[in-house]
Amino acid sequence: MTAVLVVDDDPHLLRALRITLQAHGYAVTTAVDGTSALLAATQNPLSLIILDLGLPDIDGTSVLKELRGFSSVPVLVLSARHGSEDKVEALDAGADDYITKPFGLDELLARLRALRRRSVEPDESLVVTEAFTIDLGKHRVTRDGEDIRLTPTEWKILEELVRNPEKLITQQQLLARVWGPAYAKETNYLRVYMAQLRRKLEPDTANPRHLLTEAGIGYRFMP
Amino acid sequence: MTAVLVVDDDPHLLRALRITLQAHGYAVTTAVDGTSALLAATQNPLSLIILDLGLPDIDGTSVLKELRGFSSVPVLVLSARHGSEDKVEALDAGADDYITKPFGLDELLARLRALRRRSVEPDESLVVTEAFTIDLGKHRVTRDGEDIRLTPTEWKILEELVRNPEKLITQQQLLARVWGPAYAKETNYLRVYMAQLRRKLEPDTANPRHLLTEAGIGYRFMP
DNA sequence: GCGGATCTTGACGCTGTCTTAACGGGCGCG
DNA sequence: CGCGCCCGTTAAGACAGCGTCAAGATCCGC
Repeated sequence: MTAVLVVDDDPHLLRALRITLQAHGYAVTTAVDGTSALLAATQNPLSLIILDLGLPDIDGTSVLKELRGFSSVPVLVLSARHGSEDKVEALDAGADDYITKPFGLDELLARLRALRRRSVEPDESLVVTEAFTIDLGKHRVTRDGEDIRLTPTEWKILEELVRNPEKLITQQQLLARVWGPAYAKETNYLRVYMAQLRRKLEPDTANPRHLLTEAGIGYRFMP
Repeated sequence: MTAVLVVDDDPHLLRALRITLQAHGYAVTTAVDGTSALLAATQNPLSLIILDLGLPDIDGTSVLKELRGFSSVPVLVLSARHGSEDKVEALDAGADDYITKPFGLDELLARLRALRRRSVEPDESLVVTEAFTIDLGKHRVTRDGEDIRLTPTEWKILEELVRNPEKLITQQQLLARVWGPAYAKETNYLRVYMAQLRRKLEPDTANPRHLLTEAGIGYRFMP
């Protein structure tokens, strides 16, 4: 079964969504403001959240950001605003989809199915190399069953690279994602941390086989 | 979380029950007749069912009998009839409790708690380590057969960690789930409580083997 | 209303992490 | 051949985060 939380302050819309969703096999919980929505998200194991941006207490985007602090549930945002800045802001805050009112129920259901399909729990996302094993779900790196301890920053860099295997990640992308967009010039950080990562992960630091440098551009992870 | 299905054809009562139950932490699904009730019971993994006997389509007792053909979910029956034959018939058909209208919400909630306590969840397993044993179902921790007393907050934290063995739980996840989403900044709490848990559970507090810290990120339980 | 348990809050020292700067080597190019 | 660019490496000081403790506030049962 799919458990979905619907957050909206309009009781009519809430009721309509409840009935429609239940008829399609969803288990529905509801909330009418941001505070109770966050509370419900902590108490219930959810599969999906439908979030209206116009809430009486907290701004919807803020709700989204706070939610992302402790949960990675797929979120579909409802909004009356068509502007592209609004969409960008919501999606950057962690939304997975965005739909504007008024909308057709058929479209909503289709989008929910798509979200559900897309969110295959990355629980068994094990990345194995001959030198070490990375468990993205459990947040662990091991070699021969032994834990390899990584600092938070080391982990974030490794995660960025490993989630895009074989793909070249530019230095600016890495810096922006790990330290924030304001640090795009601090390529020094990358040199320091890539060296630390190689020392911990690569058997032969001088000849890295998995954490590769693309001179002048960025870095690349090879499984 | 406890998922409860409420079956009643009176929309007012349905609404009142939904609000009350949700306020007490239940996830509520509803149905207005016997057919959809049985459908909902097949599609949702339920912990409890509240069933009104006076339904528009099928007789409530028949719904109960059919339900018992494929499910052993605890059922609390609502009825307007006080006669003891009615009670006997419903209980014989598989009901676990019987309450007559009108009823107090306090009583209903108390009966639900009792039902919930009585129904043994099969997936509530025992987690055993060399130092202590955790019984998630019975809500108990023991060492060498001796009870270890935990405060409510200590238990909630331990439960969150133990239900995700080996997995890293971020401080924000823990704070949100134990204290509520508004407490995401109070990492102090975690420091205090992790220390208390270790003092009670870990033989060597200085070298914890099961309750591990991931500095700057969160905590992890190792069996 | 009282007493004990539980929760909140603030302060402290310590450890590990991050930031920063400097140096050396490989490589391409003029 | 020498120069500049970029990378890897190292080390040291600044800083943040953790464990610990204890005292005050609050809750709860009797």
